[in-house]
Amino acid sequence: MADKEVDFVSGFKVGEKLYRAGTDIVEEGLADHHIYTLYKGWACRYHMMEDGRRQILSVLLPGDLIGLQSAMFTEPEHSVSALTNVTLCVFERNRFFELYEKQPSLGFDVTWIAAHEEALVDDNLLTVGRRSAAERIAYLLVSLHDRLEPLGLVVDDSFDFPLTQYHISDALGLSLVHTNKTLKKLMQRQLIAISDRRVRIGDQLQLRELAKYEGNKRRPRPLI
Amino acid sequence: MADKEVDFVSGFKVGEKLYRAGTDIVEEGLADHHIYTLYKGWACRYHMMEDGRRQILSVLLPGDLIGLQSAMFTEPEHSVSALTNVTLCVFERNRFFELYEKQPSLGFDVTWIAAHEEALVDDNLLTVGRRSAAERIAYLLVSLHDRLEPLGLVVDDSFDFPLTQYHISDALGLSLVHTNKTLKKLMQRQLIAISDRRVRIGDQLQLRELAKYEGNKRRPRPLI
DNA sequence: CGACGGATTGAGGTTTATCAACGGGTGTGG
DNA sequence: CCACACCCGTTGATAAACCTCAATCCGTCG
Repeated sequence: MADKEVDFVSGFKVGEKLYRAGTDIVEEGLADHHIYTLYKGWACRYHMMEDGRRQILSVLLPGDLIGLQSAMFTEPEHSVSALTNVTLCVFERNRFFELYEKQPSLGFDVTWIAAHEEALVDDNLLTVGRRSAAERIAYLLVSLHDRLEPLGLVVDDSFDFPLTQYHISDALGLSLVHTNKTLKKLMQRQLIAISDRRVRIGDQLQLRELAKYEGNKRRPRPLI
Repeated sequence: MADKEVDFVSGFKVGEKLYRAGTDIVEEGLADHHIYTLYKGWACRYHMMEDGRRQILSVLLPGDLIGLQSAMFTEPEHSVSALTNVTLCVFERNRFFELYEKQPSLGFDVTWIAAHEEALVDDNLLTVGRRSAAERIAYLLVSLHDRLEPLGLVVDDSFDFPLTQYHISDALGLSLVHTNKTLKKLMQRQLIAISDRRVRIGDQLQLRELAKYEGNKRRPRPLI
């Protein structure tokens, strides 16, 4: 990353912000004049229907951008919730437009990020639409594994896992009870072990095969 | 749109291209050096698993961009199939990067489009994850209605509808048989009528209510 | 005429959801 | 300190939604 770009991004940054686990960072329909970068912790984008049904759209990990949609539209169409205590880098939304003028290459990177986010949601849609319950869970864990690994957050096939079963079911379009029972079967088969907010993958190969995981598409990532 | 921008986009355009219904415009894994704009006709983005399961990720209508992901990544991670005969405007992918340098406002618009596309997929994910079969079908038709209307393609509550039941099931994560039976019930309830590759919505209010449709978020659209 | 894509239908089975209840841990107020 | 509420996980029973298999029908096209 060129110095000029680093300078620009730094000047762009307004500060940092903390949120506690369980609180909302972005609320659907509430205009927000900031854009965030998830510096530390986990979050998730979700949408809630009036009758209470909830769908988690994607899980956000360190390095991910929060609020791109709100930046482009007048108000966000989904909420973002902190899954753990979280620290964010805050940027001025209004100055976002400058970025395209003054640092076109960064503008390009932002588009790249948007396309990347969409690809993630595409994958989730495939999972929810066409995989069985066991496959969905396997897929979720494997894909998280592969996103966490380059961040150095996987040690010895295991990683922190702040999602409750309630979150898992809402991410995968399953009921809570069925999620629980399916999880249990996977644990009995020794494919995974979950305890204490931590996952250990017992058998990478089998789990990937079960998941029908295709994701070896490593994409070089622009830093912003 | 400023004249300069129009000029730029025009200079950028390489030509037009036709595809016949049923053919693939973009194939997953096959690098493509072009970006397209869907000028006329319908298409869909889809992903196919090795065992034949297919998920349609989104339906593309006139004005939509095709190949943004392939432009950002080295190869596309989904295919695009023409649902009708289709005419495309073709742009040079290599010159795509120029756009950010020379017309930053257009770069911004491209990001906007990417965010918009993602919002569409978000909606589909919610639908597939949390709506019942009947709700999914209702949602699909209502959302298509609202996307077609501003294009002037809705007349008297009815519009062309090139999707087969096979497509519907793959878009909604349902089996073909169940799709058929659910469709029939909706037709018997007079909520919709489908015949001859055309849909007529019999009762907008009831259909929207069934769909739990929330989408009155009209977004002003940049032209590119 | 036969082949094929698309729609349709019935039967039967599997997956997944819903309901209801319980257990363990944690925090909080009395 | 205890009682209570609450969150999270667990479990069994039952019901509903959805899937698969198998067949048929119709229209189009070669």
